[in-house]
Amino acid sequence: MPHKADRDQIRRQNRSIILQALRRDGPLARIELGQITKLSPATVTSITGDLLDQGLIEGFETSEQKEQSTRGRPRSLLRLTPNAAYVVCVRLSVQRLDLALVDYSGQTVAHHSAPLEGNALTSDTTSPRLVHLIRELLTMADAPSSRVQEIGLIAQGAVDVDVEAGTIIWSPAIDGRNTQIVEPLSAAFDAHCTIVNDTNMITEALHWSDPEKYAGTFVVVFLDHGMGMGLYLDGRLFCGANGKAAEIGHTNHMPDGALCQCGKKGCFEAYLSENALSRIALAEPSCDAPSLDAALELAASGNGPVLDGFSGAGRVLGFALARIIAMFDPRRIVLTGRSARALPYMQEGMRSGLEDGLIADLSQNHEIDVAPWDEDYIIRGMAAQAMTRLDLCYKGTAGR
Amino acid sequence: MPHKADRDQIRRQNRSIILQALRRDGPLARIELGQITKLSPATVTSITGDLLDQGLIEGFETSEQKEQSTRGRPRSLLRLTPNAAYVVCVRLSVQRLDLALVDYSGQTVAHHSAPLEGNALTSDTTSPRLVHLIRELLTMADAPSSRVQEIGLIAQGAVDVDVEAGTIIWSPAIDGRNTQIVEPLSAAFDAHCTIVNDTNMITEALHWSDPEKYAGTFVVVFLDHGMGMGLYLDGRLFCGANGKAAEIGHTNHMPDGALCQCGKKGCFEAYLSENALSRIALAEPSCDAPSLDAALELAASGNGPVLDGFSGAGRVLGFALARIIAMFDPRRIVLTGRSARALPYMQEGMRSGLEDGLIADLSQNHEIDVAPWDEDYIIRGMAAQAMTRLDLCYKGTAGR
DNA sequence: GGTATTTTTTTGGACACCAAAAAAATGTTG
DNA sequence: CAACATTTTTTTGGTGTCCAAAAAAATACC
Repeated sequence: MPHKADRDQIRRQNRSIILQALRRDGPLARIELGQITKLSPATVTSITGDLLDQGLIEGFETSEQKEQSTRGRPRSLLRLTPNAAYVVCVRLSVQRLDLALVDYSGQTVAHHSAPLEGNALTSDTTSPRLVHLIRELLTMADAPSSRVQEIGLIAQGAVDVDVEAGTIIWSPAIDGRNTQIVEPLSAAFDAHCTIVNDTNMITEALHWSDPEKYAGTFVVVFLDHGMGMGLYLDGRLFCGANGKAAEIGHTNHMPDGALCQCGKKGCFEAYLSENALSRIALAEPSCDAPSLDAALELAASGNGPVLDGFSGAGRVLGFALARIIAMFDPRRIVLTGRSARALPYMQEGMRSGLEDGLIADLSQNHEIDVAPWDEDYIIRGMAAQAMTRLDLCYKGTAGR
Repeated sequence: MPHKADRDQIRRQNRSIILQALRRDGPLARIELGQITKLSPATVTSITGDLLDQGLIEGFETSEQKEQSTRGRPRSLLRLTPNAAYVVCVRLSVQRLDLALVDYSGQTVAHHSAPLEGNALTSDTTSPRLVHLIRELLTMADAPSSRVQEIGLIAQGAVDVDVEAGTIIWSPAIDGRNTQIVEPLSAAFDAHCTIVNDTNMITEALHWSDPEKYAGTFVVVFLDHGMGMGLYLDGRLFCGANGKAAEIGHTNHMPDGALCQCGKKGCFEAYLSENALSRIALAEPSCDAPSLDAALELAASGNGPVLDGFSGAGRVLGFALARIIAMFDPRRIVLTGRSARALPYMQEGMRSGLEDGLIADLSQNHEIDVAPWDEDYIIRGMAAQAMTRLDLCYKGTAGR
């Protein structure tokens, strides 16, 4: 049974809609906000008045504005106050540590990126090091640390995470186990801190980048070192009861099949990880250093055995997509990630796998397409998600 | 971006909550409604006043009530007016046609059940026949046909349905193709008519029967003639972009595996349908008429080859469950259906399949349990879903 | 019959929405 | 340059919803 509704909910939701419109479509006049949100001008004035009082938005003037002026009272543009709040994105991958500071208007105002040398981090030093780096970032951007509202930690690579406890159980980048991370960061900045999943952030970013196209129910399949999946179901990100949904790489494709790095047999990743795809190059006996690039070059040159290898991998991918379509019935499946380059050579195999793995009844009403891969997707998705969470923190009018 | 919120939404939602409380917990006094819904007494009086005016609820008196009376103003109970609206459930399976008429209070007030003899229905006669049977049902229950608000059609068996067009493309029970069904029924009774999925209704019924236990994210696996699945994700039924999500029976377990009735190779159903389980009995050479009962009897008597057969089927089921857990990360998986009787003999195989198919990281935080199977689940689920839809039809106070 | 107790209704206030009127700020024109 | 036209923003007034508190209603107890 849903919860009872009250007045505050209305205001909170309408307020959030206005903030989102401003974040998405830049500076806007009140009349435009009214048109976008369908709220009456009176209501827009009332809500933006509150937001101005709270310092979350501010007036904004451009020179362009005056040039193309028409008769009538000129519009007064509003925008999000950039320094009203900040979101920190931390990405910890196997050999790199990236940080980005995103302001309330959605701009990245500072970032830091450095290679991680072996054993640079241990269980004890990780969180102090992150606190230090975040403080440096804040200094660079001249942002007071009290304004940090959200910290998102993206742990990439073969990482074992305990979302509940907020710890990294194991990561190749950290020497040691059970690294406390959420609690120390949260305490240092008095901010909401979460460990998030990279594929989920890509999914969120796609939705944010084009809410028309990436709407309703769609699935993202991420081919990189490993194989990941992100689920956007009925208009929202789906994470499962314990935040561990959308595992596909280590689900079984073939009982007693090829040995996977995880120790089990027949996982999809055993056929579709970057390593697995690289090994296709070995089909050409003269190949001495297998890599995905080597394999792609051989395929481009028309090497038969290598093309057969990609076709076989494509067939496995086809079975994976068939499974996804049957389970989720998405409007769209998006393939992306660094290994998506190999897809052109996998098309035919993919089709055969889809044909053999998918019941005819379901083989239409969905599109499969490839999104160009951009590393920044992850940070953009994280920021968008965190900002949306902020927008819903409504503190009545009593706080004035 | 979510839609703007307005005042009517508040009333609609609170009204709906009160109606649901009354439907779930029988006759209730206003003060009890206030406690359940957390609405103030004043608001409860206001909303129930509207509902009384509209005839959707009515006062109710019992003799019990007076016996255990205490000091103070006595409670005056309210209940849903049984004849305020009706929902019709039609279930068309291979050899039977069942109809049930459910009143606004959730009681089944009339039903009809008859075997379907061969070729009894054709594309042209199906909908007139259904209209006729529904009218008979209404006469039996002395219900005016204008009060029929929702008609739900459950097409069971190997049926091919076009939900968009509201037609049954093909069904073993109907002689002919592309049977128009939603439009004629909808027109005949001026009611909302939908084709629904049986497994989805079981899922809805489980949630309705115990909203505490079956809440949030859970998955129902239905073992019957075939194999079905129902998904309740983040507190609501998930149907996919085209209403065809949750297919599991005809997803691939083993590339180039056992031949399935659908014509493809290696579907789960090829190993787990009632037919497939029945054939386990053939492991005992003396068996002449294979059936699930025969197989279960042989298993009960400790027949080794038959027990091995069930163990093998259990292993396949284990792989299916591993896949479900990885994809959806549910809090609970519920196994039910007529073939659930065979589960005791499949336990060990199931465990081995889960172990080999599920990455260790995910092998906790979920419960797998068996729900007793009751045919009525389907109708109860349908009625609950339809009633909830009705509760949200709020027609302001202007209609008075 | 008066008092205590419990439930229900009424009253009055706060607040969010909207439509319509008013005000503000500019361009256009005679 | 003042009056008018136009567009945006704010204010006003009204409706509807919620709630807290007071009042009313209906019963049991003494």
